Amino acid sequence: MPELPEVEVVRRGLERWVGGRTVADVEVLHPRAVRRHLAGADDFVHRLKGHAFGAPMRRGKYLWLPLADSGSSVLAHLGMSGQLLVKTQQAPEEKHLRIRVRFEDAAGDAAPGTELRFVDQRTFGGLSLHENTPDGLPDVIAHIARDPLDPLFDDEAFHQALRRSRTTIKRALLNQSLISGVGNIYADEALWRARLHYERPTATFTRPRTVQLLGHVRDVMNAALSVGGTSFDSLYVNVNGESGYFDRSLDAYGREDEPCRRCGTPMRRRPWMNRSSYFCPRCQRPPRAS
DNA sequence: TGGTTGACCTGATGGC
DNA sequence: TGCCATCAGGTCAACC
Repeated sequence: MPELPEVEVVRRGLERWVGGRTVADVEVLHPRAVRRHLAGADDFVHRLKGHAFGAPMRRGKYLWLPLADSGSSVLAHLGMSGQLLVKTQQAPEEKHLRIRVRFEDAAGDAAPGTELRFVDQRTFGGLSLHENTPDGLPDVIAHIARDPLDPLFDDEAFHQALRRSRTTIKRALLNQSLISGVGNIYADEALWRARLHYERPTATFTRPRTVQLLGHVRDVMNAALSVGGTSFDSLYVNVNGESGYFDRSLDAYGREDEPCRRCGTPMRRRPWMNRSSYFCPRCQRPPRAS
């Protein structure tokens, strides 16, 4: 599932193949793939035509392409199964192709004759168009916190937010207004590395504990990024349709009944918030009931 | 106001 | 072989 490392891999691909190119035409094949656009898909198409894409940007799991000379951006969220692919115009259509963007070819294009495709099996993701804030951020994601790989992420502010909250640590890690980019997979991986149970109350966190956890979050994300992200199936791929390899390095997620790589105890899976949490019952002791 | 829950969505899988 | 239930999970509106 696309979390921060996977989205960053896609952003880098877009930077290489799409940045600087001018939109010739847009085809919306599934109206739901255009999000939050009250004027409809036709208006979305009209507003993109003739504009050049600037350098792609990312915050957490969101990425956006600024539209030159417009003060607005095309915002993309991949949801659970979204893909942004750069394909030749002759390439066969994907079964779940939702939006196609064609470009005006120009001298210097890295990949003339190619187009950008948004493919999404479950249609949890989509593209949308928004005005930029003075910081250059699409206005609808102004509430999204910086992600832990952002040099301006404030560790101390995050620690204070944990101390103030009456919640548990995995909920906090998935709260995109506290820290962005972390999803179910990397939350479980970071908590396993930090030997923390997912139900531990955030109000009990000491500053060293928070710093240690953030270090593990960053380590696991950087490790995933270095091998192209995590792919369990064909649902996550980079812009060239290639899978990442980090699933082979996962220590917690998806390892129910397999031995913990630290102590050998069988890993457990517990239903949690309509999803699953994977943990080692020995290394990650549940908090004492208060 | 902050925390929690369920709907959205479709393909894969397993049980009968 | 076909039908049905279940599962996967990020976001956000609605609810408490």
